[in-house]
Amino acid sequence: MSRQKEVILGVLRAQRFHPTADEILLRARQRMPALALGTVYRNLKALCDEKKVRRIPMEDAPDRYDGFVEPHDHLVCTVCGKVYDVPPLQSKEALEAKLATRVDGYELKVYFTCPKCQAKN
Amino acid sequence: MSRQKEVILGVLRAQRFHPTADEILLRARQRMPALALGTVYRNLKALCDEKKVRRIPMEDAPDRYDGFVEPHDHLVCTVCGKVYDVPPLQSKEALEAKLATRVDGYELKVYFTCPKCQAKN
DNA sequence: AAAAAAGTAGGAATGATTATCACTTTCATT
DNA sequence: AATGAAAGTGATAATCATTCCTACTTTTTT
Repeated sequence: MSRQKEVILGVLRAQRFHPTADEILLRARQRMPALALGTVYRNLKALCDEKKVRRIPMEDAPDRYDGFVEPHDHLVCTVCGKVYDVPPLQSKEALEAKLATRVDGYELKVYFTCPKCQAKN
Repeated sequence: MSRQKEVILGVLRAQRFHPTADEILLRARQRMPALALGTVYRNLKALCDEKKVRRIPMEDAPDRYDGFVEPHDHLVCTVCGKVYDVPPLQSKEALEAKLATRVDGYELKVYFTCPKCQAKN
């Protein structure tokens, strides 16, 4: 594992958040100023392949990345875009039973308006 | 509703499938050769706002559009990308109960390998 | 029919992501 | 320690779905 990859993984594991590739670059550059955005993307993809990081594909915004890979789903604020973790809301087994097929996985995003954004109205 | 918009909606309602904007353009041009891709996107967005069409955001491919808007979820083949309809696997109410919050909606995609792609191995 | 509003075609622009490539770094082997 | 292969990097260019822009056309209103 290269130093760059370590730093990127370090950023993602430093706290429970869901940054974009750009935000990861910003933070990583505090420890490694020459780091390039392409390297961030390349290593994020590798880390996802190794199951050390999880990508959260966003519908109308840059994708987010998650350094915590135990099973959980995401609650997304439709106003500010912030992503919250929630316990798994589905199981592969339940889906396989309902659908009567083998299932490879699922992506569930629940949309809501977060308390902060609700308060602003 | 402009003639273009009608044609685009007609394409989506002609059969149960999940075409991309490009595929919609191709089909719509059989009836309206001068139709422009920008017009397709513009009207798809409008139709989605009017809840006459549903967008299916794809993670690593162009988005799909669905002319059938009664509640249902999607089963996506990880190999060929084909999208199948399935009955709703979640309900807003169940999610609200589990999460103890108001919920605006959800996006659930279940990934599998479709029979055709399985057969190819 | 004129004026205003809405919609369109076509092409340029945008922006996230990926590819490319010359240049390091790593590291096992002599 | 030198070497050579393999892997990784930084910088930049390319890609490609989608959106934006503008002059033009169609529709609606008065």
